[in-house]
Amino acid sequence: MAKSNDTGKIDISTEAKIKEAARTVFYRKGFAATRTRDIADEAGINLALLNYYFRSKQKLFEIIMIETLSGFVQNMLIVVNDEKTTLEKKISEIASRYIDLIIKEPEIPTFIVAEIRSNPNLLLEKLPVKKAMANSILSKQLQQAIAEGKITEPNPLHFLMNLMGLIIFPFIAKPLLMGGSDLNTPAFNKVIKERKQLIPIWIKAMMKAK
Amino acid sequence: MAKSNDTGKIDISTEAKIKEAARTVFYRKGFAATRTRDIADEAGINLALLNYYFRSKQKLFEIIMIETLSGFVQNMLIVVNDEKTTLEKKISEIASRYIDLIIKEPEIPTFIVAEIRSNPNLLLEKLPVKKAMANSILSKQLQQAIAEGKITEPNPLHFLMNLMGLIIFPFIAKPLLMGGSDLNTPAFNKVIKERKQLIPIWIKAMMKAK
DNA sequence: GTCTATAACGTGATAGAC
DNA sequence: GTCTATCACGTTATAGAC
Repeated sequence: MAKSNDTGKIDISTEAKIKEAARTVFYRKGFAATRTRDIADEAGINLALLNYYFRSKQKLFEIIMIETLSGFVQNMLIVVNDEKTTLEKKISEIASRYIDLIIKEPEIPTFIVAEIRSNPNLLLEKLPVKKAMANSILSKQLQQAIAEGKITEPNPLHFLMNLMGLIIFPFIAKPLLMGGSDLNTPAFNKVIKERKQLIPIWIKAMMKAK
Repeated sequence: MAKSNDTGKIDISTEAKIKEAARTVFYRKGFAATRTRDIADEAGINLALLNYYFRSKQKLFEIIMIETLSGFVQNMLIVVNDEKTTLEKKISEIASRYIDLIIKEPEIPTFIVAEIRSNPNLLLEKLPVKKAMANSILSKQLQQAIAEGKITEPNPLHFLMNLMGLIIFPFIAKPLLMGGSDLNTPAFNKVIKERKQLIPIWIKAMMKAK
């Protein structure tokens, strides 16, 4: 439990400290390359406490993984199922929210991609992205736009690949595109922020292209 | 050295067998999660031979990594610096070649992305993608198109992110988008192959959008 | 709850026979 | 060149004192 102490700062429980440290290290290095000692050092606690609170490295990892994935997907589902907004508004909302989210934690996309490779079947059945998309309000709005002839490409899977790719790919490919390892350089972030406005324009143009 | 034997099949040297096995296992699991015993088993040889031929797991990995990266980048540079082709032709060539290449070895994009995270500074100085692009024929053609007012978005970095993202992202995100772990399902490949035609159309539309 | 010490195991690498 | 046996070490996890 977090509670304030007499310095006025927030007093974070040992359990929470370990979890936060685990998140940091797992995000940066992945499951296989992180050592439980790295997490203990990062948390400023003793190695034995990790097992006391979380039983094993694997259990701790799964907690981080589930929280990360569900946070990442839920973020989208909220926007995608809003009954009050137009298709165009949803697209710019998704672009804007994800870009802000990933700028804050730029390691998340590569973490998810890299770790799902090792764990493929375990968690994905619980996160039916495709099915959730197929039943969404956004999907209905897409179908309607197709029926009205406003869109030329009828496969929603292409739409999803394009939108997510335009948003997420630059972060994943940054080391290749820009060189260097720092995922949060100002020059890069400036270009990325431009994309909040550009992606909706691009997607609109793509959907009408033929 | 590969030489034919009396069965008519190709006789592959032990060294080559180990390298191929290493490629397979490293692509699937990454450096940190692969065990040298996995590679030896995959190659059908003894563990000691791995060290006899390649000295260490690290050395073997670096060979695979360098071959993979340079193959991946060179493939693009050939197209991008062809003086005889138009800008439009280059875009469809890149899309077509990369999609074919990745369908053959669908683990490569995630492998590269995941491993560069661990090795960020080591190899990237030798692979200046951004600089190579900046000096390319394609880049000159882009500048000319901008000067002639045929393109609205003047930042070539967006162009590169968009083109590579539309091509590569679906492979990286497949487990999330489609569920399951097999990267080479027919239904997925069918959708992907459509993109060989669609991406050039989309890119063209995006570049003119405003 | 938190620590030190240590057990139990897996892994990379090598020695040495053939 | 190829194998078996083994070493040396790092890592996860636990026992037990406080």
